[in-house]
Amino acid sequence: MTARLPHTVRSDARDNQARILDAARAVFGEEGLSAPMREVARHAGVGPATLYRHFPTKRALIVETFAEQRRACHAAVRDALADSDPWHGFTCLIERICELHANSRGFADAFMTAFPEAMDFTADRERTLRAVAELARRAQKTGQLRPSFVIDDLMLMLMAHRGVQDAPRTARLTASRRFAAYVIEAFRAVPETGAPAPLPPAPHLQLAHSPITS
Amino acid sequence: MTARLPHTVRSDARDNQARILDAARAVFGEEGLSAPMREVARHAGVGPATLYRHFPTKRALIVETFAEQRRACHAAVRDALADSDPWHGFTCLIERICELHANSRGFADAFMTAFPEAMDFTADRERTLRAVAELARRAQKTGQLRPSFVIDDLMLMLMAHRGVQDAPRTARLTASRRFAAYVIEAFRAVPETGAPAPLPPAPHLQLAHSPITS
DNA sequence: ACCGTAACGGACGCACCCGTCCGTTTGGCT
DNA sequence: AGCCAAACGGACGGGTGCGTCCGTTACGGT
Repeated sequence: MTARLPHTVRSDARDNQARILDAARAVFGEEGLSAPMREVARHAGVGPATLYRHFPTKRALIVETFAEQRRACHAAVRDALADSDPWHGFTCLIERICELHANSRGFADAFMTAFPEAMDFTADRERTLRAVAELARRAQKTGQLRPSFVIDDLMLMLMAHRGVQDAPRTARLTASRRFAAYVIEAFRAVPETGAPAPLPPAPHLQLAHSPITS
Repeated sequence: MTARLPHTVRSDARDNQARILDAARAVFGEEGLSAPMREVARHAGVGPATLYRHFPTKRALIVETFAEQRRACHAAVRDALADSDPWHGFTCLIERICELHANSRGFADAFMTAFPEAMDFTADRERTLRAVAELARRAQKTGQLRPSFVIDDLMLMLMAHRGVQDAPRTARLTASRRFAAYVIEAFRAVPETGAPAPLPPAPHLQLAHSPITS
């Protein structure tokens, strides 16, 4: 009696799982997290039940779908902290995060949306914020980063950047890059002008909870 | 036989219409256009049917609801064009538009969302854009506005500003003001630095169509 | 005070989306 | 080749939101 080894995964199952993840990356990346599960299933060429067997809930699918983008985010943070020029690291980090968000609307949604349980993305966000806070301190010391910059300003700009993603597909990447460039210009310290410090930002810019009810 | 004059409007109907508009301003202003019609009805203390008799569709209600904000927008444009200092007019216009959008999430949605038929808001937006284009030419001549500024940059920033509105209710206004201040800093011409011109923006930043299907 | 008609609102139909059930198919081991 | 369990997917239930129908209410003119 050969005990059934649960380690053997049927090939079609494995295949479908891969196709589902590809489809999810495509669909969520293009339409954001509001895209229906059915469309992911259709795009993957499977039934809804199959999708739900592999990923018990929409949130679970989302978390798995963007694992790679999460790693890319970590790498960006690591590189930025390792950069010998704080301001250069700071601006590169902003550009890389914006590009990550622009390349996948779904990842931008997941990253910026506080959904209560799946703290994977929340952890990434916190990590990024802490890294930027550290970078900011250094870049302010070199005089290249505006002294009035506070960490909440990054949240502010990332939320704003999410609004840019509502641009039509063809314009998104260009718009995102232009926006990132303007953000960097806004954060750069002005030479000598007594530029009036902008109003204080929202203290502790906490996000609203996820629209993903399910 | 006194022919029924359809000009006489029953007092309760008139009352309800006013209450519905108030409710719509409150609900849509707070939750955006995604708020259900039922909630507007509940907030107004009427049944759904009553609401739909006064405004045959959600879009019709929206258009009527934000008539005042539209007027305020026109006034801001007019004042900006009349300002003798183009840069001052330009920055004030940005601040006023942002404040209008921050004070009513629904108006921001309606203003920025291209919904195909109700071109009321589209017209406002075009008008605003043309005004800014004119202001921009003047402000660039005075050297205060960055020469690389193009009109699509305003659309870009207004789209971004809409993302800021996803902040929690208490932080929205502060965040909006901070954002507007940063935008102005970003648009301001730098004294002498050969600041690398940001990448070209999305040509003809046309909006995606409205999520208000109904 | 009475009555006709306009206005009201609860209940309904329709469409969409999330997640589940169960009868059917199929991979892979013997 | 045959078998069995694992995987599949069409169909279903539950929930929500838009817009409509029709029996009931109440305004306001006589």
